[in-house]
Amino acid sequence: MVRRPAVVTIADVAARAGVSLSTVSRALNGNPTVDPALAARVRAAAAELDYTANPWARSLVSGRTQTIAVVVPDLANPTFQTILRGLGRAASADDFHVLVSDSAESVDAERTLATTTRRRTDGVILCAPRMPQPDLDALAATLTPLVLINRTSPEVASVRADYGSALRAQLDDLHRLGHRRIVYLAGAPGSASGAQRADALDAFAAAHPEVDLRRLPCGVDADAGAAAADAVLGSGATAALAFNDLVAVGLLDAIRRRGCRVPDDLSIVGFDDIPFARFTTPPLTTAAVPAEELGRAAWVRMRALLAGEAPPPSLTLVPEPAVRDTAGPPPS
Amino acid sequence: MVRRPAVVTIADVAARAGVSLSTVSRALNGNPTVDPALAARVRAAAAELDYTANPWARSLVSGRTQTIAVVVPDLANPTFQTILRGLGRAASADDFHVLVSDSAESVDAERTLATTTRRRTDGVILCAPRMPQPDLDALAATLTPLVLINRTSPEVASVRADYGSALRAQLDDLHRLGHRRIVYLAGAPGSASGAQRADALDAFAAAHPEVDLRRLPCGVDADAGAAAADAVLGSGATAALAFNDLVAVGLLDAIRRRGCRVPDDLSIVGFDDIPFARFTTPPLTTAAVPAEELGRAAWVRMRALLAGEAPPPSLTLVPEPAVRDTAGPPPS
DNA sequence: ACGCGGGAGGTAAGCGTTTCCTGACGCCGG
DNA sequence: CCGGCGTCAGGAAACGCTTACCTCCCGCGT
Repeated sequence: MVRRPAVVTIADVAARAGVSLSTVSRALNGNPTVDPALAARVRAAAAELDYTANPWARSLVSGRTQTIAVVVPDLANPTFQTILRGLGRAASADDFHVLVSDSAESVDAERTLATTTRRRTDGVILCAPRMPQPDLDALAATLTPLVLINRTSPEVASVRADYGSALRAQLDDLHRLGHRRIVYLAGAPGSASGAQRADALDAFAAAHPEVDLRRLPCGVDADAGAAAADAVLGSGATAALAFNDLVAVGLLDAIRRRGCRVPDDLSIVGFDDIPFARFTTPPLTTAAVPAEELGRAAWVRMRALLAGEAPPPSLTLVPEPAVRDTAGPPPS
Repeated sequence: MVRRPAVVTIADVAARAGVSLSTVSRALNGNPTVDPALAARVRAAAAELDYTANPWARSLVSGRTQTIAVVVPDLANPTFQTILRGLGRAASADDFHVLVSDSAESVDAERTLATTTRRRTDGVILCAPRMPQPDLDALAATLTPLVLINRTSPEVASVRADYGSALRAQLDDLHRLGHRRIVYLAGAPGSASGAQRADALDAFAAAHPEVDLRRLPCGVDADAGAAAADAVLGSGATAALAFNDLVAVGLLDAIRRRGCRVPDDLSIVGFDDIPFARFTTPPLTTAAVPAEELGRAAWVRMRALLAGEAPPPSLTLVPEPAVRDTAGPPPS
């Protein structure tokens, strides 16, 4: 209308091949009702003209975009980065594109981003750790296809890590090592994985009344971990379980700066196994959340949904312990 | 055609507001020729129906998508993650969406991804550190609007960090500290920032013939840094300059495992200032590449280009030294 | 009182595809 | 030898929107 770009359309290909528009479309889409020789001629013409179908026109009529939306809380978090990477590479292998949005940890943004990006894609993969369950359920009802990461909702495909049982294993390990005063650095309140862990904590506390198990409010990043150092030291705990590796790293650093030895004076256990967990001093004991695998699995489910198939059942991966050197017996 | 989704179209809004399609379109697009009262009625109708314009139809006619493509070599690299984050948040603030592609460090993939994603977006922001300059120039000629990150090409908007002068500063610092045997861990061959640094290295070598300056081939990640440890130790150098922080972290860890003290026995200097550089032992001395700022600046240029304006001039940010504890005087 | 200008809203023409429907042609069977 | 059917290609509608163009109406000036 206003713009007249020198872009080649299906009509140009049709003209060059001496056939109709519909034949070009059929030939290029591999429709078997077109004569092989003709199809070859069309393909040749398309190749000479360097033609590619206009994706918007195609989407308008077909209702497909070959694009999915991914909403994550924060692109600065190594775990989400890894999930995104696994997801992106898997989707890309299937010729799908990825529209990513960073909700900046805001539940509101998660909701609106999910809905608005859904309009321009074929489906959304949502990672919304802190959205209240009723809100999530309500949102899920309006959003399809949808794959949830680290959350579940009835009838919705999802992939998640089992934070509860991994934490349980960590607690057992610490207990076995002899720790009886343990502090847990809770992440942001309202997080779904936080709730799973609270349950695990409760169960452990019930099973081991002899253990002094405290919870300390804390954020989700390294600064929060560092800020919690004095409280951890003040609690008299012999072991600290961090909400995630970021917190653990911050705590570990702050603790060591205060002259406290890890694990001799205090054991520290992280969660996630971010790439840098190997490189702290001492190397961080943590639980390895298979984030890349989570991303891939999310894509597999989305792909099935898009194909109109029943997606594989919801996946729950239990994080493997990554035993390194920040956890040891309590000081005697 | 085949799908008949119960989705509300502009016609529904028109019917409900009792006006024509064009009036709805005009009212919703803020066209001032529509009577304010009428416009309000239309907006009310749209709101009641929860109407949003179909983005594909809109794109088809307007040629705009409100989406830009970003191509990065590897989503696992903290620097690209940070660039993406800054870019994404800035674009999002202007109501633009971001389509990301991870080229898996492949130059071929970079090229094809850039072209194919361009077709479904309004412009591409390309981060292709290893694409040969002629290829880049050729690609740039076919791709517009385009913003380059850490690369330049004639007539193309770009933002970059000045790797050369930052490296020069690092070399000077090391020299001032007294180092006379310095080893540089080169990253992947063919990288543009590598070339800038090679120049800086040459200049330094010329200016300081008394310094034994060696280059060691190396990769770009922590494993590569670790793998280079023996070669570094074997070289007799008193200081090592790493291609990036990932390499520095791997090297630092491997060196210390070998019982070598940093910086007493060997100084190590990184590059990028990834978030974890603060948390190594000892904290890593490095050069702070303002990645998030680079991402934001790239978006600002793209936005100008999309608006048909002249983009701000190409930006060259010089990384600030982040002096921490891995560099000191050479052993006496 | 009539004509004219300007502003507001309607009509319709696309945008580039896909796909349904129809028509032509050739082949086979009766 | 003719009719019917199957195959393949073309015509045209539809997808949902923006916008150029046109019409209509109102108000003003002469």
